[in-house]
Amino acid sequence: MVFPEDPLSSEKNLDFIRQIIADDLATGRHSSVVTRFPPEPNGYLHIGHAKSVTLNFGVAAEVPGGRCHLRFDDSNPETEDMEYVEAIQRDVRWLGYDWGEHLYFASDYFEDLYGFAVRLIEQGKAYVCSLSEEEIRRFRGTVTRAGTHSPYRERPVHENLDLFSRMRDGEFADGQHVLRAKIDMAAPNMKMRDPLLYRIRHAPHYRTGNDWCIYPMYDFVHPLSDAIEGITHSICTLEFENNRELYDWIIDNVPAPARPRQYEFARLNLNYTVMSKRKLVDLVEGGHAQGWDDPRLPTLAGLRRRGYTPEAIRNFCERIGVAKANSVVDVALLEHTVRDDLNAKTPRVMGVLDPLKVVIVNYPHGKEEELDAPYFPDDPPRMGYRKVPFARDLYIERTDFMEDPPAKFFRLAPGREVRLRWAYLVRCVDVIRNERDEVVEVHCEYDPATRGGDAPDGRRVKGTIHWVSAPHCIEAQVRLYDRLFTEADPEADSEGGLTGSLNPHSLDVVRARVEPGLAGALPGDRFQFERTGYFIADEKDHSPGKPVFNRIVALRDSWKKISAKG
RNA sequence: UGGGGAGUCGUCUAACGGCAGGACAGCGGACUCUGGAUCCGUAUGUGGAGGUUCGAAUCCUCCCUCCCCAGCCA
Repeated sequence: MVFPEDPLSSEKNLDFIRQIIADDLATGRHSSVVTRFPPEPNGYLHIGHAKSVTLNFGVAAEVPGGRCHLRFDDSNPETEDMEYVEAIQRDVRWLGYDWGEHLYFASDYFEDLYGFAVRLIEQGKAYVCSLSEEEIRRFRGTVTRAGTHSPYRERPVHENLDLFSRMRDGEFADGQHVLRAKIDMAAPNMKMRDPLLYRIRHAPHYRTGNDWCIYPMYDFVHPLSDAIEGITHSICTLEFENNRELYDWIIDNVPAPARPRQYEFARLNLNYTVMSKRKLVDLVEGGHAQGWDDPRLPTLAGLRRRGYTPEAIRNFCERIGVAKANSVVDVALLEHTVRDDLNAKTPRVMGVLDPLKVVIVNYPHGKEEELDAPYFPDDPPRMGYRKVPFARDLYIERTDFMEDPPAKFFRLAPGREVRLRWAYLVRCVDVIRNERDEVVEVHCEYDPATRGGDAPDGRRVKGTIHWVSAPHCIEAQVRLYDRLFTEADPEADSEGGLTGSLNPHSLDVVRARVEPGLAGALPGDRFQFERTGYFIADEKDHSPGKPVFNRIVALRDSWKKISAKG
């Protein structure tokens, strides 16, 4: 979307954030917009973050002169790591966004932040509290009972200054003192009950090393980082609504270089998966997922490896909208945007996931021929044709044959004629079983006059099925992914935690037979295996000599619905 | 039970006192050398009760439900 000249009058369906920005532009409160995406580098980005990324970078791109910063909110030395910084940058870039030179780290502001804290102390608005962690909790009161003042609350300014300085110098042990804002221990908003501003942590920080042993808290760091960078609209999720009062208090009580405002929107939830960092860690560490880039995970690394495209994810984020009501989006919408994108860009090929042998009994032994098949059947010139070899022995999909077919089954069955895609019309004349009475081979006769798939006599066949030549096809490992959980809300039934609703069939590895041209596929190449789904050559495990394909998403399967209804 | 937020088709989301619309999912049909794609059609919704108004999803009152806050995490 493009912002019109006059955002207020001409564009109507703006989400509430964009509406606020349009108003601020119209009233002259701001002449442009500066946003920021502020991840903490202590984990991997997931599709919920993608919503925030597209929102923040999106609105910035829509306003002339707008920009979006990538800022690492790294004020907790114990959990943060450079590995995450790199992974996050990779993911944001992959999503298609560029922060230019606007890469920032809250840890770069530590000295400024310290200065602001000193100013607060000097004004009598902050004090060093020496209560224990447990005491601080008790003194805070409850949501229905006011807290009580810390005995250190009236410590004189000079003493606070001295103590705070010595905290910085490392004279005290972890937990011995904290710096607190002096606000109101009876405030109905718990966040305003003399919130902690600094804590002592004798821990090396991944960027500042041992420069500091006191670290500022989120509520102090965030508004001031925003102000330092000149952020106009600080967009965060709903759980920070209570923090906004404190955000404003901080900005109002230090000589902040700017007056940013915080706005909150509802984070993304998806059904049949989990989004919290904590739960994701549990899945990885519990061995239920194989690393952060497991294709079943909603992490951007996982979705990337699964084969989802950044365009599809961006479209998805655009279509779910931005609002303040908690919601759970149906994962089917995500899958839809993925199919929609892939339908437009992936070449079609043939692959048989569960092979059943077919012998064309009237096709000469040893004969083979090459048939032309378009990569884009709806637009053949786009990529042209490839040659697919045909022979007497073929493989078709086991599910494309039924000995005793129900009505509406248009595929192969005894006596039935079907089209082999781009090849010939064939009719089933015999069925071979093994000693366990399982069908192991199907015999067909082909009509030589139907080469290419069209009958000169104009007769129609209802079904077209895919196939590969047995002597020419190559074997490939195919990983069929399904949702990780069987329950729409995996966190709902708490019995047995998450593992109770894990989908045992979330990964099914099969040995498929694919057309020989796929030997040339490179890691990351995407295809549609006709009638089956979209697949990607795995970035890590695929090689031309050992093809490995991940199923990105299955094709919509209306036969499945028909047969399910009986 | 203190405070802060939120309730519109199954799901997500529009409406800015004036015909409750879109998308996904569903259902039905057309077309098709992918049971894909595409096209057409269709059912389903304003949490509740009052009030204001010619007219209320929208404004007012009361009620109900859900989410967030008592980390030296962010």
